[in-house]
Amino acid sequence: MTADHVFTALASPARRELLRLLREEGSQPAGRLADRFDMSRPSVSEHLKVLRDAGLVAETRKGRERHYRLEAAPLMEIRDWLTPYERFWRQKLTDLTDLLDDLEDDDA
Amino acid sequence: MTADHVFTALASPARRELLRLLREEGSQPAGRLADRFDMSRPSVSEHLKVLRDAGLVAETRKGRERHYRLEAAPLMEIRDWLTPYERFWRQKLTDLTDLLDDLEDDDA
DNA sequence: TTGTTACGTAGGAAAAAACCTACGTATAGT
DNA sequence: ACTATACGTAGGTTTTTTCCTACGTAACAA
Repeated sequence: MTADHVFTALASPARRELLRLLREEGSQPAGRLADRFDMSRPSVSEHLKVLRDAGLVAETRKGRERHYRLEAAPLMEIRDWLTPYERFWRQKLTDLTDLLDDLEDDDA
Repeated sequence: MTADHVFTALASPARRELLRLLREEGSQPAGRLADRFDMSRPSVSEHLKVLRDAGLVAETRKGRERHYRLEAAPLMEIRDWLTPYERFWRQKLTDLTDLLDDLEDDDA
């Protein structure tokens, strides 16, 4: 739910893979997701819990199945967090452009 | 250096705080950064190592000091990683807009 | 109702992360 | 040359994370 939870959730490759599967293949029951991993089903279930706590997935019960769907909204926080850093990598490009311009001026 | 390293580095609040300090206050020697933390200096040094391995900071030796500076470039990978998810939170907004449009049509 | 399927949770082992206090090394100042 | 400062690294402890197997529960199927 907090940005901290989201960063923590994204730190695991398995959890990022879960998000990718839900994004590319749509909502799925927990078991079908678990089949894709070289890992026990309960372990995948725990990863889903971490994602749930971060608000990145939500479940809908359909009979005995639990369908998980992607909830991308919390990722906006990550995006917002990145924003003030954009200036810095852009600056690098600007510096490079300026350098090239200077070289061009020398030629002229 | 890999995206995995970057995600891992960002998972720690202490390391995100280090990045923030470098961003807002500019390059600083390791000791001055460490002073800002309620943590031993060597522990901060280890966090800096994780950031270094992720390519998020770089050091320049100045006498006996080591000045750390922010290297924002690897954050672009995070940004790129987020891109395919944008569609999903935008969809939510679109759904809401459509719903409102429908209500409007009913009125008309 | 009895068995089967789809799950989450408990409890615990193993691995990784986070922290500490020494300690070593290089530079700067006297 | 001697002392102080600014760091990183070693080695070890504690905490957290990650994974497992075993078990409990609810829903469906016969």
